[in-house]
Amino acid sequence: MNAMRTDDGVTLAVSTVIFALGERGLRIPLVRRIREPFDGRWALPGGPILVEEGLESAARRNLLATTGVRSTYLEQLYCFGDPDRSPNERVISIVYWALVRSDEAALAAENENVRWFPADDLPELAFDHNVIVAYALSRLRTKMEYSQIAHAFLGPTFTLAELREVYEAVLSRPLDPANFRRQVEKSLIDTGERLTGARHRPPRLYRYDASPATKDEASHVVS
Amino acid sequence: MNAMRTDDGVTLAVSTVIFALGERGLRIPLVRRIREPFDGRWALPGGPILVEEGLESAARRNLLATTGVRSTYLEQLYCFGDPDRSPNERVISIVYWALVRSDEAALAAENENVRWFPADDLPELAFDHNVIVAYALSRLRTKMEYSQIAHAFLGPTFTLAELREVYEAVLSRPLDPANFRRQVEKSLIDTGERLTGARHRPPRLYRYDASPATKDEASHVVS
DNA sequence: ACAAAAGTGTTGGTGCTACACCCATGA
DNA sequence: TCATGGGTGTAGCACCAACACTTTTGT
Repeated sequence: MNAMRTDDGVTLAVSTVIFALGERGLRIPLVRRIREPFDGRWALPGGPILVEEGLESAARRNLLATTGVRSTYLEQLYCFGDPDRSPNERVISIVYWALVRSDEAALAAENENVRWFPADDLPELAFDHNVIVAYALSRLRTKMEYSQIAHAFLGPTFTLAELREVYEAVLSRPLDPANFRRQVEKSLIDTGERLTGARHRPPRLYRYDASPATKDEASHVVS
Repeated sequence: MNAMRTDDGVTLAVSTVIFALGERGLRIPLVRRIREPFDGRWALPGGPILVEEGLESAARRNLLATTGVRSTYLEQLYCFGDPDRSPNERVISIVYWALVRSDEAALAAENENVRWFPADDLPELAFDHNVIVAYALSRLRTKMEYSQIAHAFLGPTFTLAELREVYEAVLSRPLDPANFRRQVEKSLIDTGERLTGARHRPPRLYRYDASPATKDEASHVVS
């Protein structure tokens, strides 16, 4: 939570909750703090806002530094500014959340100071970061149900089973394959290709339909 | 947009989009700027964040100063921090939105520097405030459809027609009274009383059911 | 042939829209 | 008794969950 300090002792920072989908469910990278307060504790990746830099750009720097990923889904979550959320100083954090593909995120880049944790089983984090992650999780799950963000966890083409597994992992409940197909099929484009190799009927490969009709909202184009 | 300046020339402020419902639809109070930049232009009410004050508290101060209203629905909208949104300085604004009852809001308190405008017909505002209001409007309309915020425009008891008129004004389309009743009736409590005086069958008076089952979300309890 | 997953069909329920209709009051 | 909104009933349609069933591959 290194960041600029203001005249009045107010510190401003950007933090980012980064979600990836591994074999064992949703995972989040955290960084170890190397100074007080909360020295040694795990915390959300974050940093200062540079003077000529947008808030989202700052979040993208976090993302790149932590995962090596440059471009993915990124959205502002909330601005946390409770006077008591950090001891001995006033910190206001603008928090973003991001979705990355696990193959893109350099999971191997784990080290002493960066580690990936299961999203629903975190240690006690620095500051109010447990609350922040819980909020990000609820937003992810809510948004999953009415938008197309699941695609951000997948490559350019994917099978319906892969897409369904994303939903099942995030919502942590099984979905009926037949009904799931009918729900999402109209917002997908059939590439014509199939994924062969498995010992069953080869599934079609789809890609996301980015046409305006099916497009996400969240486009008030600001910040 | 008077606010604290940071070491690096970054200014931090809270602004608030305040909605009231008058006879002629949704209205928003704006304040006239009395210095550069945008001297003379209308802008959202806003101000600095005091050192020992939460963000929401700062927004409540805006609200109180502009409308005289102390307690109502208030929620964070977004944090706007584009580097170019203000000329010659970097301003980061945490924006809240509020709903007030028109009878509570001291509409009479209009003066040279505070005036109420129709929400869908604003003049050209200072900074990016037109964009901010548009975003607040879309959030209000969206949230109207899945939550109970409409009650914030009404007193403790109200008829179904009054509640429906709120929806119609905000969504700016007529709603079927019969179907509207069935939609909202289960989340209301019949007070047993009726509103007499009109020259037709006296309608029941309801009040909002604040029980957990029907309660709003948005309760991640943060600031 | 068989296992496994892809993909289709069908049925019952639920909720919403449109609209017809009756009810209670003041003038 | 009439105008006005309050309030109820209902038919049609869309959507969705559940689940039976058929199809196509690799082994």
